[in-house]
Amino acid sequence: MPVASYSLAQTAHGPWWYAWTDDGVCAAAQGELSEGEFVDRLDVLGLAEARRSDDAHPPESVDFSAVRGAFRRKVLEACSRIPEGEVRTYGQLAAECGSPGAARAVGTAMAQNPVPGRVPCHRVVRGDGHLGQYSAGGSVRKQEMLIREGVAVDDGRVPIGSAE
DNA sequence: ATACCGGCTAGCC
DNA sequence: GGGCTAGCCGGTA
Repeated sequence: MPVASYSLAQTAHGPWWYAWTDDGVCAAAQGELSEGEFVDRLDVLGLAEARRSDDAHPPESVDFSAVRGAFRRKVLEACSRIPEGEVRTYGQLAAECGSPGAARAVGTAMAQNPVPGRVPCHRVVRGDGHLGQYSAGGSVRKQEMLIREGVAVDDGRVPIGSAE
């Protein structure tokens, strides 16, 4: 495991912690966390040698190598292609990855997302339009992020194709 | 192999 | 709409 750098970067959703290596961004967390808390997380990921970098920008690429399971990596990659201002359902993502019906498995893949924010798992919602869970800050934060991106969230719900 | 788990869904009140 | 239940699937112990 190479030495990682990390910084508190300004994003469209406010300050977020990012950690990266030459292989790409490998960890992220909301900026409300203290530096110590984020570094502790890096420790858990085996990035104990991470050092603070104040000027460097995190790379564009994302490192999914720590994600267990080919299906989960595939799902996260598909998720990263969801445009800002749009949403997909867990089921749609499952179908796109060749496993229609694996909506629940997609949910667990989202929960394994090493770089929330960068891989926009907040844009994945339930089939009935309810927002669903968000492990990187809860459904409340999920809603805030979607609204900030211009998604119409009404009464904790988002418009989905058929329904409305 | 086998049992259990989780950011889900579909069907039925 | 809400609440509940039983299926569902990939992954892990």
